[in-house]
Amino acid sequence: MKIVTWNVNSVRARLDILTEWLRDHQPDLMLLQEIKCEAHSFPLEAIEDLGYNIAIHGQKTFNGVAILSKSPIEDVQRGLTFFEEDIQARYIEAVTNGVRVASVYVPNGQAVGTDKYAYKLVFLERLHQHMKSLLQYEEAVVIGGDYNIAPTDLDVADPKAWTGDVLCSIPERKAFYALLNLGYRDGFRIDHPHEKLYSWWDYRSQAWPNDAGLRIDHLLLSPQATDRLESTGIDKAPRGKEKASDHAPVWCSIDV
DNA sequence: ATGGTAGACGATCTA
Repeated sequence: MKIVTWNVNSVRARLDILTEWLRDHQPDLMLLQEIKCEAHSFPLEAIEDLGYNIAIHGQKTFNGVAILSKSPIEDVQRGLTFFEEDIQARYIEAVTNGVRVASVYVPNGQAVGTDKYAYKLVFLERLHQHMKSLLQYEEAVVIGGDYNIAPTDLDVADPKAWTGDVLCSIPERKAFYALLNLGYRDGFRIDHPHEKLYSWWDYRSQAWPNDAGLRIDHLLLSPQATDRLESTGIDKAPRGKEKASDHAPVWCSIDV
């Protein structure tokens, strides 16, 4: 089964690009971030017509996550269990096609030292607690999303320009490694150990034409999911289109 | 030193 994570930066603004990609690639599962709308304004019909069931955790204007699946979606949970006071829509989890999956939109963090950066680190702690609790079931679990962290300098086109900055700072990287230390794997790096391939290019400063990107979107796999991993990749093509999201879809294939 | 662009929304905020 093919599982994809994609920060679409507004599902309504990106509907044509999204539906075209779904039609061309036929993923079993699509994990969306930054849908930037509430459930009642989500373009359900255009996506249901392609054969998808949809679960949404929406929010007006900002954030918002969703799960699209060709199989029925069960046991939907919105928000992190250990972060019930969080009013931002950044996490949705469900079981579908025999796999527990989640779509997560980790806070951007704005800049090191700001309130938003502190909130990002708190969110990552609560995510860690929750991801730890999921491992007790010894299931195949895939947590896909925009983690807003480039794990190492290999994941940054120009590491010197980004040293210590938000998305690359040591505390953020430590928080990411702590998720891996629970037993999850960064799917992409398993079969692309040395590749400089990115998932996000800033709209500004000619980042896309210069390939000045960062790899900040990830699929984290539980041991049971890792054991079934067949292949992974990042499809840069949609980033080059007119009216593109600033993120590219990141995918993996799992033998179920 | 703090621009550059995009989306939602209707002045800025977030990224």
